[in-house]
Amino acid sequence: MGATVTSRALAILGAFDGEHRSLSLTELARRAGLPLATAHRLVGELQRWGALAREPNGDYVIGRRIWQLGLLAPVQSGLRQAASPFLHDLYGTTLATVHLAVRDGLQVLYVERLAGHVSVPVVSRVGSRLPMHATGVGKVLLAYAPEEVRMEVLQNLTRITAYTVTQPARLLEQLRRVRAEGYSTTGEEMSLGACSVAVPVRSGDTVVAALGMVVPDLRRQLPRLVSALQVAAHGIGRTLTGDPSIQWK
Amino acid sequence: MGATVTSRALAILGAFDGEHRSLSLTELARRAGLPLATAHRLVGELQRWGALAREPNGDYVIGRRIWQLGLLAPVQSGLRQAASPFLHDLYGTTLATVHLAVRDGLQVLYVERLAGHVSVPVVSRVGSRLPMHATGVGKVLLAYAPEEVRMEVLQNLTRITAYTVTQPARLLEQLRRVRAEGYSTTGEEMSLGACSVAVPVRSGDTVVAALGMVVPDLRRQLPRLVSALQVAAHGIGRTLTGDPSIQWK
DNA sequence: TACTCTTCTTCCACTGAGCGGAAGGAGCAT
DNA sequence: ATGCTCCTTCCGCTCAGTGGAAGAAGAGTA
Repeated sequence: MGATVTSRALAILGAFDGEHRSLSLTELARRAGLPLATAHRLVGELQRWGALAREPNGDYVIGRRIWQLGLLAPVQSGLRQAASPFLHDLYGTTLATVHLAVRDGLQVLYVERLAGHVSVPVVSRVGSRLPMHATGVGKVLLAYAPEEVRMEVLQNLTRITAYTVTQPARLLEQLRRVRAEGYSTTGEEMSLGACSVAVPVRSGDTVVAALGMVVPDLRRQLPRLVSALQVAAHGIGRTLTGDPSIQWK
Repeated sequence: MGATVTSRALAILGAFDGEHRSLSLTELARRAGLPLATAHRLVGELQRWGALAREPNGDYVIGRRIWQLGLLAPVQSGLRQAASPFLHDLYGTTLATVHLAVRDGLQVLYVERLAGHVSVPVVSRVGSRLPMHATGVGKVLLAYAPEEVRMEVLQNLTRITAYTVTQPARLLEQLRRVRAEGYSTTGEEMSLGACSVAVPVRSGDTVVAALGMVVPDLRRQLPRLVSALQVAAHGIGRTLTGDPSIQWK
């Protein structure tokens, strides 16, 4: 066990996630896999610095300092800001839930989201991750990902709904079409009752993000949605070009 | 020098700020006050975990993982979300730059901001900190802060513009009036050409945040602005009550 | 009030993880 | 070639971090 001090401190931070926004010391220690006394000391240091804070009841939560740091991340400052006005336009003209996502390792990371009022079950949240093979934005990012990433994702196509694509050959064929046609679609592959379209966002000639939307049904309006998405994606891309702070991987 | 390993890792993260979003290893080491070799090793660990990332040119930036963690902070999840619709309303009716801020130690921390089109010099940014004695939201937060905080702030009233209040007695008198009248004002105390009004946001009977706006001139419309602010602040407070994730210090 | 169970905090002697000076690249300008 | 700056790796010494254990502080329960 190569347990460096830093990795332990990070393990503590890593114990927090969307379902665990506040944790008692004991839970924290257990989730981080650390002895109680060790966790106690590290947590104290993290708190003193402002990385963690305590709620009135004594539980620990992520502190303001981490929040401030997060605002400095390129994901936040570059991509999001460039995209924000286009997402609003897109939402204005289509009234659908709009998503901006990047690839992070083998998953899709949602960077921005505008939620629509239409009652479509949407699972994503800003800052959350989902598998690549079952989402519109995921398929786009996968289509343009390095070969090795694509191969690794294909190894493990977990079924989520009855419509999730789990056969590597079929997914590969779909990805080929994404590259050929410039957009991807899904039909209830992540959650029943939700379909999606997505297009790549390019900075120069690299795909840096994917822009997508979720709607109850695609059939009727697909061409309209695709072109609206492409206009927005192109706009974002133009804003980004020249801003070197958006990196791919 | 009590240099724990964790504090060194945190010093590295702390080297980033609004003016230094990307740093070379050498700069990072210097700003964190660490020997190069030490910084190198720590930075490597932080990067492996996702707390830092490298730009194409090799410089380090805050990583996605920190950004994700930041989204879990109570500042972000509770207060901001509760306030968001009210801030938009407020902006819609007044067209002024609107601010939501909390106290963090002896400073004001800006949690949310809607920038107006009016040409008023505004120094705040989301995630940035400013001194309490020279801003509208700061005076509100100071007025309702624990006695000891108030005393410590009074020790050190740095002059920023010619209009900054630097006499403890005068500021104390102003704070008394804030508590009596329920709002604070500033006139070019932080930057010339900018005035501000602010009101407290209460959850139950504790003041958890301050809501303010910046305008070129206050005279004419003060009562209208104050009442708009109070309506919004009240709305935010009502949304917050029952959400225990907003703590006061 | 006394007992029990859980969670948090403090202590301290042992030891191996982290330290950092120094040497070795890598890149670039002159 | 030479000098410069910045990045990466190495390795033996040592002191910071470790974690078991004991004590404190609550919160039920009887």
